[in-house]
Amino acid sequence: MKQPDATRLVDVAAAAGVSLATASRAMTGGTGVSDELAEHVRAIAERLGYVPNLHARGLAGGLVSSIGLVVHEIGDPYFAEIASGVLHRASLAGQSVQITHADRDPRSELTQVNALMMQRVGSIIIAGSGYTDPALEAPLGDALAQYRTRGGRVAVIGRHHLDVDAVLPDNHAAGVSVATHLTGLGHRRIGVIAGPLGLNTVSDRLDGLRSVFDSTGVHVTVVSHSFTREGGIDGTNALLDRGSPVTAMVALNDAMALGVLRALRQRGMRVPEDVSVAGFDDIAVVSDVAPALTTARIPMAEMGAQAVALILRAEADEPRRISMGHELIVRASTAAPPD
Amino acid sequence: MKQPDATRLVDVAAAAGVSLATASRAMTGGTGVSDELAEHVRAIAERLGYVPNLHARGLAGGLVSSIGLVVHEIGDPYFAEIASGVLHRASLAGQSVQITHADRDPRSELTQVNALMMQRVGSIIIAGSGYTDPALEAPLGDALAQYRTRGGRVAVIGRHHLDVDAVLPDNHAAGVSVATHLTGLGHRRIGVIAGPLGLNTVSDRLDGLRSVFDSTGVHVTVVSHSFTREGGIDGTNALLDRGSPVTAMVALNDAMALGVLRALRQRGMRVPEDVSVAGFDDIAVVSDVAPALTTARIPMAEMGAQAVALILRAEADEPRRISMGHELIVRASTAAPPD
DNA sequence: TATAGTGACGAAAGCGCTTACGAAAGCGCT
DNA sequence: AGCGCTTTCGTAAGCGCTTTCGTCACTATA
Repeated sequence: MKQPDATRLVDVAAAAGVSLATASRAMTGGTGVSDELAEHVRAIAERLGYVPNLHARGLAGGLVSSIGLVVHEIGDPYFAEIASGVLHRASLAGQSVQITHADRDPRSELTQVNALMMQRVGSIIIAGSGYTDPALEAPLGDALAQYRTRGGRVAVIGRHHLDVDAVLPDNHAAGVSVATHLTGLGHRRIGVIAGPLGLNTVSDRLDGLRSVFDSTGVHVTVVSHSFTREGGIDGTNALLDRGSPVTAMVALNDAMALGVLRALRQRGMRVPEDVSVAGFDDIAVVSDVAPALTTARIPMAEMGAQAVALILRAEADEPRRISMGHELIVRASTAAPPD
Repeated sequence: MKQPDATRLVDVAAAAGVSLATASRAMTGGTGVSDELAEHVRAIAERLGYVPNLHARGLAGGLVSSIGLVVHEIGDPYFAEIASGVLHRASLAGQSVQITHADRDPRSELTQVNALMMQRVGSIIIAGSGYTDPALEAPLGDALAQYRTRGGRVAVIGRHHLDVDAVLPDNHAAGVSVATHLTGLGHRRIGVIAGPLGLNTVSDRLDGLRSVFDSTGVHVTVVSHSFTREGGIDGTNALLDRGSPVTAMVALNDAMALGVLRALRQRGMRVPEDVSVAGFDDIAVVSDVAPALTTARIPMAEMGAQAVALILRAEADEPRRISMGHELIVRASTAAPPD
């Protein structure tokens, strides 16, 4: 674990005939150096192949300018796209990104945040739905508040109850769009395959759906399973085994919708002839499945980029929140109900 | 950028009534402390909510125990799954992972590796195909060699020409499997949609295919496009516009295969009735598309996990290479040729 | 000409930790 | 009791950088 060679800043300083302090100021673009001298030092550094030691910088300077990103599960396309957006935007700004994942375990988020804090990253972005119950958000909120007092920047994607910068998809409106589409087609008996009920994302989308269904006299049945393809399969089977006759099913995310399609196919039911299916998110693949999925598109990558933008903005004044729009993408999986 | 409070190791030492050195040894699990004293110190640290400062550790100790992962593009399911494998295995070992991406630009890999080295990460994993031409691998090889002399650990996924730990999918064998499957079905005119020809992954898979095709008297046409869904679409159109009549098409990865299916559909050609389609990788979604894709499964997540295992192994002796198997998954997209 | 004010720079004090190195204490042995 | 050995712990020297603080021209004001 040794680094035999490695030119240090003092080497650069010596070679440039200036003091260590001046070299440091020149490299960090600080004030107190004449422009020409700074330029000279930088040239020398370049020639010597000087690479700053981030640890030393972090130790001396406090937090270091890099971004820690906590995602639920990078294997999930939804989060992978968010991460992609973060990475792109961050690399534009020359910030490195450290990704950790909570493995779909909300409690693990706190652990990850602590780990990030211990690494003294300058910013933390948390991507993932929060709890509906504010009380459950409290521990994370406390940790983040403490972190902010130390100068850390924080942004969350998709959770409201934290008093920090946030970028929020309009899940309620997306729910309304999907529901309106379905009722407009004539569906009156609809099954909803939901994710874990305690999550914001789930309850917001569900509320959006319900606000339309209730006022249209739709008979809706809700089952809750894990927010995955398997959850979609299980949910579909549970719903149908219960004997609830539905003409349409909406899964609260596309991963589940994929499961729904699969389960329906296995049961010999045709989509959309026998039953329509709709989802949320518009992850990359749903346009290629058969039938192509109708879904409410959420701009995942853009949300990631916006989170970085929030963090990078000069002043850490009042927490700001950005609301993202959605777009209903109608494809082949939805049609008028049979008979 | 200040951290007002933050309990330091000396605080822990004081509270435990030991010296700073002893406290350090107790926390890092080093030798030279009695087990009971170490346990005592750790208890105090826990109670005080002590969080080690990674920068200080890195500065004092040289490299820090975390993993830097360079991927071509996390948006790509292939790399996302590899990353997922790395993350899982690393979190088991308590190592944090820093992900950077090369944005599909091989030259950018070197940049990323340099950035990682500047952060003094203890290990670097590079996921992505290398160049067929060893000369093009040289710069990266040099940087990595230097890094290793400083005590850094390196593993690459899917590239042979570097003298470091490597986990390699058996692309050649996978090519043979796919080709054998197709010729066994009776296909004699086959189109291949390849990715960039200079890449290992591409040439290995292509060689595997060719070794079978050549000995079976198959008439094969190869076109090369980008390794993406769009590349698959363009490749298919190019191939078909050229007027080469084929009864089967194999895309050198699933992303391209998805594009092939799409392009074929747009041209009104049925799969597999008019033309069979096969891919490589078995990314999560290809079992849900229509028709479900026949593909040579590569264990992406497992490869990521293995790379971490290589890096974590105690002794950094001779570079080791692990070869991963593949599995031909026959689904609905391949069938006997028409007439 | 004397005095305060300004900007550019250098000297040196840490940031929190790991790790030689040395001191002290316990052990078995002669 | 005295010897050398091992084990346990403390002292202190940095790791490479940022940043206060002070110094030293030099310019502006009276």
